[in-house]
Amino acid sequence: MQYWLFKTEPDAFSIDDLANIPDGIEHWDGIRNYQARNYLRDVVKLGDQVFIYHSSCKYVGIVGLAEVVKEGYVDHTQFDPESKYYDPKSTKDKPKWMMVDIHFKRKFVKTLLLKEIKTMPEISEIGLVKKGHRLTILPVNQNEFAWLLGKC
DNA sequence: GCCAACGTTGGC
DNA sequence: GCCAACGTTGGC
Repeated sequence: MQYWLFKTEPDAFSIDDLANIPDGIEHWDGIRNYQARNYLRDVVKLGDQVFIYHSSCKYVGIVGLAEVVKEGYVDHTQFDPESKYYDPKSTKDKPKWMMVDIHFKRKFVKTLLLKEIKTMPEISEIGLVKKGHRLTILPVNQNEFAWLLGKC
């Protein structure tokens, strides 16, 4: 079992959007970064727990919890010229980009703000607060996960 | 909107 | 393979 943090811009897709899907399952498409892709392809497994994180918004932080219900498979939006995630260099023989499906578990009563997370000495080494943490999919270790969940 | 910190691209 | 230019991310 592994733990992750998936970033999303709530203006585009928020925790509420995820919660409002009837079966609560959504494919996490549009990841166009090789390191994040490698995680999705090789490391993210069924049952892994995922913090949902809102970025580029008023209340930046962790907003809820989801679970991986389908492991890495081909992200179809890379072949769709109409999609903003279209990648003309990708072919169906050799798809470049992957995605996983996640299932909504719960939304936290209160957003665990980045500002607050930065003040927690217990998890000062978390990837999220390190310099240059631009990955949209970040691994979270078990201690960090348990600690943060305990704050929600 | 600004800007730091990356990641990607492409000419050589 | 190097590296400058460019594009993107994301907090503020």
